[in-house]
Amino acid sequence: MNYNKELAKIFFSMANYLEMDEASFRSNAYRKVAGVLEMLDKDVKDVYSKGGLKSLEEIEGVGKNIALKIEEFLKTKKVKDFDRLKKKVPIKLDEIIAIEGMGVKKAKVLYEKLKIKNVKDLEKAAKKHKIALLEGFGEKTEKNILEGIAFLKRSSGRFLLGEATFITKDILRKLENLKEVEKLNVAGSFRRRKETIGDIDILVVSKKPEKVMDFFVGMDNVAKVWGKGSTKSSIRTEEGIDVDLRVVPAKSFGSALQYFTGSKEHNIVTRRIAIDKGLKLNEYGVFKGKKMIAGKTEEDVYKAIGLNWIPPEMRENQGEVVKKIPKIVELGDIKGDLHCHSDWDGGDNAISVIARRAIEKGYEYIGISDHTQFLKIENGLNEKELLEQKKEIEKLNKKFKIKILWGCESNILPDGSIDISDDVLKQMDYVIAGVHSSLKMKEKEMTKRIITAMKNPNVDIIAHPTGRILQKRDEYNVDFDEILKAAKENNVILEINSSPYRLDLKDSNIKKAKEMGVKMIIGTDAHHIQQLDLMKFGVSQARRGWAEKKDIINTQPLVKLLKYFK
DNA sequence: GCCGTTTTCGGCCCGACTGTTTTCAGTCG
Repeated sequence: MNYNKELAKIFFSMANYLEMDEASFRSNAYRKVAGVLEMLDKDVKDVYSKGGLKSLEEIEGVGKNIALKIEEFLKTKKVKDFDRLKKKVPIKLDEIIAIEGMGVKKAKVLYEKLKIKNVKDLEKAAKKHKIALLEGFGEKTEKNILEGIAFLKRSSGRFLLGEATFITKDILRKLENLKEVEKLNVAGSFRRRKETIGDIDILVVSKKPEKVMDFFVGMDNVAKVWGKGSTKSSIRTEEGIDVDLRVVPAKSFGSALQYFTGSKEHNIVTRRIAIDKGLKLNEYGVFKGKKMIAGKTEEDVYKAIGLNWIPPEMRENQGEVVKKIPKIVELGDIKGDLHCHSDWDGGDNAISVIARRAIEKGYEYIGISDHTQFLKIENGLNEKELLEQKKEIEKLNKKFKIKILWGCESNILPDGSIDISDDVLKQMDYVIAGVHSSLKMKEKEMTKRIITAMKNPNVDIIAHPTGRILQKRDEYNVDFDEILKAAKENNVILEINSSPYRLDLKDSNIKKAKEMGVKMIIGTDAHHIQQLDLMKFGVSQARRGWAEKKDIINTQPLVKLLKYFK
């Protein structure tokens, strides 16, 4: 069990129940500690077993009381106070407040007046027009509830960053071409490059806001207009994603961008820093009394409160405002891609085509890493075919001015062995190994399986190390700390897979790997030359994990790169 | 319920919008 996650869920929920009775500061304390636990890079179970209650209290936001509740949960898998709260108001609160516009106060009233316990009850009552009759509610609220439920049914409510990218780029391009738009930037979780995003926030500066808004709500892919004003308009696109457009004053563009980029937690901390310095920070600027002292650019805003500008990917209140922040890796640092599939294993393009595209991208090297024989469904290559491929690559290397490396994406079999003989593996420039079968193993076995593969002297890189597929498949059951240790001991590189469906390693694991001194590589897993462009997703993921150029080996020139391979 | 080079008590981020009211509570970001 992931105790951090389970406890975070319980404390979030407790915060919501407590908020019903206006115990807001207490509620906020629970909410805060839930957020801390969710992001914590240590296991509370380990913290407790090493230092007991005292150590738990060293965790931010954990005091005597909450430490006791953590202890209780570790021992009994229960938190009695939570059960008591649920018993008092026996409703599916989390489910109800997931609906846009519904909060705990409304949920409480609906339970007390109409005995509404879950979304099903809520939908029924709304359809019978029982809700509009209640004091404090009305026709509009009832309609919004039904629409909110319909939306939740249609989607999980969040979109993958990769899915949202095309739509966002399209809208930005359209707005950019509008002569009334002076300045323009995307904000929100999209700008922070979170793996999933809730909606898209766009800020513009314009002297003619009405014209911009008219254009915005009239775009050809608008399915629904939520609202249109002179400072803010909201639409839903045909793809089902909500987009907010805000017009802000030029002198406040930087502070608005800072504010709407978030994250919420980052903003809370930056605002507190402002207060400590006798200043006030909001979306309009930084103020000393009534006097505005910054706001035009983000750099000015951060400087005014005594901070250096912070890359958006790092704005998650993970220490970025208190620690000295490193210079994180950039897309321009990348010198090559070593996770590419050619038409040898059923990919779309010949090696020569891939090489040409890599040259266009300005790469110094490109690695071909086709699947190997165990993966029949992907046309995996056997030893004989790999050796033929070697000859082909040698030929092409004489023709092309880019270095083509000969690798493979081999399979880690359930016992940890590789599906290609060591004799062939050791001839290759590099070897990627990944788990592609028997995904449901127990944690101990899966961890042992991967570590066994890492100990193979021919294995250089572990592909998509935790195996997750976003919104579809959880990570394998694996002890990631053990994987890190083994990676360090055996000089094995962990991949950051750039596929927007994977983004594996995730940000927090990248941060851990970096702290352990484990090297990483960013690969696209491209099956088509267009997918070589996915590199930017892997890079932003690496940035969210604070990775520097030196942590990512495919930022290194060829000679240095080869030294990392065993 | 947590936290503390001003505090072990008295604070806890802040503004806008929505839908409901007729001055505001609830929700959101």
